[in-house]
Amino acid sequence: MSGTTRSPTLADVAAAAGVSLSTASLAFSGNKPVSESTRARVLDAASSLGYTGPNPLARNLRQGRSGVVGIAVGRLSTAFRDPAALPMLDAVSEVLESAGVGLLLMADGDEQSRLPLDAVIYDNCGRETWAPYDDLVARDVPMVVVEGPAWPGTTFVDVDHRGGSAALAEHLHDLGHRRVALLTLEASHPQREREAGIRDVFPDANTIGACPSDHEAAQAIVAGYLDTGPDVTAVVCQSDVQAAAVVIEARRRGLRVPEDLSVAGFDGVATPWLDLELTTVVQPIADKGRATAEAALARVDGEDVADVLLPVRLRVGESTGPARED
Amino acid sequence: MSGTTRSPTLADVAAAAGVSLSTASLAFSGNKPVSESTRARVLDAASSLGYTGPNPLARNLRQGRSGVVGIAVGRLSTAFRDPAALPMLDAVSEVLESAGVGLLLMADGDEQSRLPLDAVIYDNCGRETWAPYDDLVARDVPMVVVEGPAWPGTTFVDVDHRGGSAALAEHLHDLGHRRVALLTLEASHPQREREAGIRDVFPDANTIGACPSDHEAAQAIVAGYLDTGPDVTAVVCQSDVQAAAVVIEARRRGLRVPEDLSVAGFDGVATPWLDLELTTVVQPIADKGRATAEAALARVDGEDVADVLLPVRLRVGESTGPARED
DNA sequence: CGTTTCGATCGAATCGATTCGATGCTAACC
DNA sequence: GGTTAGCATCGAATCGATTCGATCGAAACG
Repeated sequence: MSGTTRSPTLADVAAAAGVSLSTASLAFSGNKPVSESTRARVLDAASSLGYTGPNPLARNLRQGRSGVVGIAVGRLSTAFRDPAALPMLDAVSEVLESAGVGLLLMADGDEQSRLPLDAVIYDNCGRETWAPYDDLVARDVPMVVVEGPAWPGTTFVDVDHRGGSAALAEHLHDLGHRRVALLTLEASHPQREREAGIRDVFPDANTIGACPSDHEAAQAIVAGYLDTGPDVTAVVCQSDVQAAAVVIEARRRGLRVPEDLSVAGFDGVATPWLDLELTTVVQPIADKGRATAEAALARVDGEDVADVLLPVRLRVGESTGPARED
Repeated sequence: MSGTTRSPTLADVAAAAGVSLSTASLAFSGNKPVSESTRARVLDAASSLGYTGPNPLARNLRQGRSGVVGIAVGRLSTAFRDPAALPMLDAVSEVLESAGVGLLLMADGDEQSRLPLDAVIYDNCGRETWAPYDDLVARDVPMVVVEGPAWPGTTFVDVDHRGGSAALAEHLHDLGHRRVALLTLEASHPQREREAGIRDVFPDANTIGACPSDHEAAQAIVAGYLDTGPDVTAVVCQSDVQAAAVVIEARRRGLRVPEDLSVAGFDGVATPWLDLELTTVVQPIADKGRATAEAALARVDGEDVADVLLPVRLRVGESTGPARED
């Protein structure tokens, strides 16, 4: 009638193996040498007691780390709807994993302040403020911010939005385009930089409007715009998902792409449901993810980490062509 | 020249406030009543010392919980490419969050055995085995498995794959279809159940082949199939993403949907890049996520949890119609 | 007025490891 | 042969809280 037997601890294992607690610990962690015979005796004792290894909670307390890094991405379902988000997450996860560190999703609006995080990645482009920021700073939790805002005390990983957008704009200009319209994202660091790049070349481009990188939203806003019969030869979008939506909506109205309308995107992700390759600015998404995760790990180790700026590359596809002549 | 000052602990706060450690703890946790004046004194002392609240690592050890639940979804970038995965994740996250519990992504191939997880959700339909399973069982970590396999000791959350598929098949049969082909997923519990449902009505349906729920993969395999000029009037897919790819590929070959070919999906997610509404089996994805998270939380609290089977619903859209007459 | 009850507070045990410094022992060196 | 190294092991301190049971005073009760 004994109740549930308490699960064995390292002390039990040490006793069973006839060694001290510290030796048993070393046998598992390998932090200092232990003779082969002793290690074997400890491991045998462990398996016969059903001991499954040192309790991570205890180790965490002792070492002052949780082995978990948080990542904030805004509302999950919308953040991951954009295919550009996934390779990023994949790369972050892979780097952390190989360091034995877990990745915790921080949903928007969740303070999570009761969870022990060794560092936090903020990858929610499209928002300017974040409630937990002050708290994290107060608790000295290292933060890595991807694509802004460049909050004080954080490490900043960014891509060359402005340069890429300027290169794209020059490409359009070379094709003879003079009247272009912009479909933008919500106000944010990347959006501002990219728009500045476009306006380096087309200072008075029209703005169609702003929407998230989401097919339905982009299609709706572009439909309204095309209804007005605008006098432009090209539409520059801020994501490939937006651009694909624009292509589809333009075609529904009998506009040929690129003969009647050139369309450009940003990101460089696959849009397999479209039968043409978009002209776009290709981000090194996986590099961005790796750099982010490595920065987070380095800051957990107390290292100073420099900000990162990654290059982008113009990819000329089939969605842009010579400006139509009126 | 004193080094970095150690950050204050609850003991420091208690001393500064002139109360005992236990009283200070109660002032923060509220687990037992503390007089208003004492609480105020403790909080004042805390803020003047820059104390940011009880160390979560210490609390975790004491309480034997980490406040984190893991979720395994296979390779991240592929798992989340299917839009059906996101509302699930969203619902799980929301329920956990409101319980103050974090959600940790377990990438495939990562053992994570050094991380303290209070429970694990396995949502990786399409795999039959999982390396960490034995270890988790040995460590008594509660597991909730979504859509199989129904491993011993786990709580099983499923949807009525077979019933939904059978209803879909009957719909096609009523429309006069007799020769149908199946585009399947990799061998897995949902796949087997759904196929059984179809074969309840069409015992000798052709199988086109198996592929993940991914546009490119589905399009490639269907292209090969259509090249053989198959004599079928309907294609039944196992996801809406697959079905959308089939519609697009069929149209590329001049086949009208549904006049020349009926196409059906599964899941009931939006496919905004398609200008027709798919006939599909609608899963209650958010309910599934909520039930999963609630089951996980209940098992963390040591409760017994019954398996869950959620109903599905046939949604007749525009992608199925009367069988063409030959 | 004596007794019971209840709320607030405190001291001490506890969660389960890691790790510092000390000790004993054997091997290597001059 | 005496000293120095170096490896394996051990004891004790430590990480930072939560919580059980005891204590103390004041209010409520008969």
